[in-house]
Amino acid sequence: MINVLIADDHKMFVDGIESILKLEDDIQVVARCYNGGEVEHLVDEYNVDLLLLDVNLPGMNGIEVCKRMKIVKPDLKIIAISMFNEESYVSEILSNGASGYILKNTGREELLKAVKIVHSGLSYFSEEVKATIMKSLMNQNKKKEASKTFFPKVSKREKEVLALIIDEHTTSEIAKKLFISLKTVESHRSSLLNKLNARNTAGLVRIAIENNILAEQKA
Amino acid sequence: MINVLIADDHKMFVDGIESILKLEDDIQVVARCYNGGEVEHLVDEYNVDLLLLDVNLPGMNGIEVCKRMKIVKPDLKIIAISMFNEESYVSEILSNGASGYILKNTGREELLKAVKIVHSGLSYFSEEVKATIMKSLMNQNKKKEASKTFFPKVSKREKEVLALIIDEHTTSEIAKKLFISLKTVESHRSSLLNKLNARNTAGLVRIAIENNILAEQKA
DNA sequence: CAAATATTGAGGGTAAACCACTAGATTGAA
DNA sequence: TTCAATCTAGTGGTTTACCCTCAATATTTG
Repeated sequence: MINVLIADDHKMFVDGIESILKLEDDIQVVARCYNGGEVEHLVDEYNVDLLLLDVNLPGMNGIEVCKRMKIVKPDLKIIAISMFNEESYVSEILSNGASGYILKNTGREELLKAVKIVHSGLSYFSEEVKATIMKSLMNQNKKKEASKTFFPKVSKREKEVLALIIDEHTTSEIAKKLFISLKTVESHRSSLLNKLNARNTAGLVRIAIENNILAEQKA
Repeated sequence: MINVLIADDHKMFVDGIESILKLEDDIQVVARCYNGGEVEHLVDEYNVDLLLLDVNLPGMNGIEVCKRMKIVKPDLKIIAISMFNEESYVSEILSNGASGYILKNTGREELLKAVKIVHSGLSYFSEEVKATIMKSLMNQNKKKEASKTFFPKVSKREKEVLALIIDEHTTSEIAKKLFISLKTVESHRSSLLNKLNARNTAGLVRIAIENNILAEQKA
């Protein structure tokens, strides 16, 4: 017997899920709730095996709930349910312990399949969700490149200096390593601050890392 | 008619693919090559529509080839083929322009399906590949947490200071913002350097970003 | 070839960061 | 209720970073 808890703020939707699940002999909806805060004590009280969790819950949202439940009850299986097929939602909740992600337009058959598969210890994702993730993978580089072009290109030598700065070397250490004068390194630092629009070393390092400056094509 | 180029260093495998594709009326294998370097001129010469590309090629590897081809001929469709169902390979080549990823144990039917779907402008991934990506998504947080624990916990106040440092504020600016003395901020900076094992501000920022220190649970 | 950019270097100075040491008040966990 | 950690703050000093201005040589690009 699979003990299921449904957590979703849309009561009609909860009723719908329940009506589907109650027809199954091996599935039992032991409780339902309409906000994130109640989940924890209900899971305890009713010995819940599987949680059907809305991602966008009022109060404590689905991601927080998921994180929390995986700490207090790691063997609890969680399927995320959402209206939105958004890459950010999917990756957030999956990296926080959910074993499945299905959309709210999912049919009866698929819902039952998801519940049974996840309960068995495997994971389940609807085809649309998988497609969204693959698409976002393909777009990753485009996004990076778009954000890159805001900066003027950093020259080869400047990149060398930048790499050593990020590697915690001081100006004089860098000068010795590159066999150039201290003043030259200072010049490069100064150009870097200008080009990357940074106020100081902290900003230089942050901007360089965030924009992957060192990995850019050879200037 | 779909003009296909096969690039793979295993000749027997190339022959296998070709024997499958040649039976189709609307597919024509116009050329084949066994290393990355030849791809570019063959694509030009034979007016290739679709490239079946091994990820692990000698000379110029598949990812480099993919990147290059998307620059010189953006409308060329590319399907990556690999022996390995590895998350890193998949995400690397997909973010560099491939529209599909199939494994070398793929059957005849699936290969044809992939070629036709990708040629039509959509993308195609075998189920195993999609499963691998979803699994790696689910493990993302675990990896992060494992690498986190190497550092002693950074206190709440220290995190506030750290955030302002990363945001390019000087010690005196931070003191004013937090309504504390300059010397107190210096103390916090000093503890941060110790705790994160950094030599200077540059290291502090790098380590904080790389290890996602600011996003950790409330200390 | 000419113009722009990159690389190199300098003088002279101020601001910021870092170091060692100390120490009282507060607070949270054993 | 100790005890360790945190937050606070100081003295005093050294080192490093950053700013401005200037300039010769080299390399790349239109």
